[in-house]
Amino acid sequence: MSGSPPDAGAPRVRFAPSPTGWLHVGGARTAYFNWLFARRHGGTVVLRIEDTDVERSSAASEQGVLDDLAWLGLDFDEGPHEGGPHGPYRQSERLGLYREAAERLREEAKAYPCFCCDEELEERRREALAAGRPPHYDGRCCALAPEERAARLAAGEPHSLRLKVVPREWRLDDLVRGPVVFPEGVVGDFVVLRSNGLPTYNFACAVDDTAMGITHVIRAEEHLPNTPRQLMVCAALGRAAPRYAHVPLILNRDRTKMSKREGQAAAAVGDWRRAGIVPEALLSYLALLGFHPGDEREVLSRAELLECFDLARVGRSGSIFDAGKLRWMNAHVLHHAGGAELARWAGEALPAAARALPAAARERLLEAVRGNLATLLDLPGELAPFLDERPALEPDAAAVLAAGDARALCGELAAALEGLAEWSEEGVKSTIRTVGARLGRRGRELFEPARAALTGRVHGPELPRVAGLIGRERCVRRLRDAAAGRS
RNA sequence: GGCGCUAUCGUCUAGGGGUCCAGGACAGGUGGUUCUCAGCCAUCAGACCGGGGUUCGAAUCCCCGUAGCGCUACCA
Repeated sequence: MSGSPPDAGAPRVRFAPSPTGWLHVGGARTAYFNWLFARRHGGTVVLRIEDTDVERSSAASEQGVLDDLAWLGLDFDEGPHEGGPHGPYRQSERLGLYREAAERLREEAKAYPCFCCDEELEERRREALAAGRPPHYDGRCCALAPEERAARLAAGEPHSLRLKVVPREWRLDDLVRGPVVFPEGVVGDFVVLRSNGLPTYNFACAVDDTAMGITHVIRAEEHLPNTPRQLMVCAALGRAAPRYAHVPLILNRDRTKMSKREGQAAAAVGDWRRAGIVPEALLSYLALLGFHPGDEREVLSRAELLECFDLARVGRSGSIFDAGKLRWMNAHVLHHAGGAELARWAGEALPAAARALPAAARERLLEAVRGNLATLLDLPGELAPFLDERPALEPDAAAVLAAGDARALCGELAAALEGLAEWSEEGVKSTIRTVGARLGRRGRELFEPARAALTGRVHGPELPRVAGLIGRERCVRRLRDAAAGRS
């Protein structure tokens, strides 16, 4: 089948966020693709925290990222909190491993200490650029005489460690983009261990991916140009490189990379969470931004995605994040959700009075109003007519009640409803009709005042249903209040 | 500058040589919806970056441009 992993055996994938901010929607999609791929093929999902940038990393940020992932419902088999046989899962706790690997490269003369300082490097870079040469490291510390190198090392001179790049072309068979070739000579000797002893991204990443037995690296396209460096590290270490799948970027409206540093609006998963978007909708939107199921379904649940996700059906071009479509999808998901699900998503945002209801009643109520929800934020307002003793009268509704003999109609309705033999949606409906017929009103001029009196609003679920939910006693009281001009 | 990636309606996309005067969805227009709507239904408008090839035939394959983006750090 086309969805099977290209290699035999259960895949091991990883999601490797750096805890330097909040979880980005692009990161969420990457995490989801990894998760879908592994779960679909009976594989393992590893969470690895890439916190080698001590300046920008923070525990609070890590927690924030973890919270967002949990909110999305993406779980991991191995990670800092899950544990596992390849730990630790924070790069800051794996420093010994990197030093060990670096030391071996140095012993095998595949890497060498570099004593050049930032200023010199920067100056030479500029010169090279100005002269039209590639701004690569010129390799001067590689050419140092063994005695000089030993002496400077012995003197404790600060230095980084650079990988000696083997002159050859590097190619990879990317799972979403196909074969990609990097010609010889486009990367210079690069730093693997910084002078502060911490590994660089490309080094730590390659060391960890191989040490953790990762079989498939699914990540954003921005990492594609880094891949040859990681391939070089794997080769120098004598370890087999994983397979790679570079998924396209999520873009701003101006087609630049949706960045968390530019402070672009709503690039954070948390922003959408706070905006009342449900995880199921965000995940579906994100997955379909780049992945196509092969048929014309436009919203896919996690279960449906699990059945059809295939890296071969991930597109190759970047896509603009369309908040409008996300909102549409959110509304769609909300309109089709069950009451229990809605209650779970709403959580603390659900009004206390609704939470206090018996589960069955709460679910019936939520299912009655779901058609009017665009986001979870609409919940309190939509629920108010059913939960509050005297729901506030909105201006539109007040105008309806003030017009013509709307109040008289309310009085008639109150009397008729009070005497209704059996309180049911059907009974309410026919009673309203009967009263309407007697007064020569139907359609909107009949239902609108009733709705205004009953809910204080001019929109909402079908009126008989509303009445059923509100109950006879409150219906009659609200109609009487309206008739008497008390509401 | 170098290297890489990408290129179909405003946006997300389908399409992989003829079935495509290009299909679906969001947004937009219009109409409808034995009570309302942000709901639902119907309907309209809207695109193959350009130029060369290959071919009986190209949105689809090849080449060259162009444009956008990404990377080119002792950030990730």
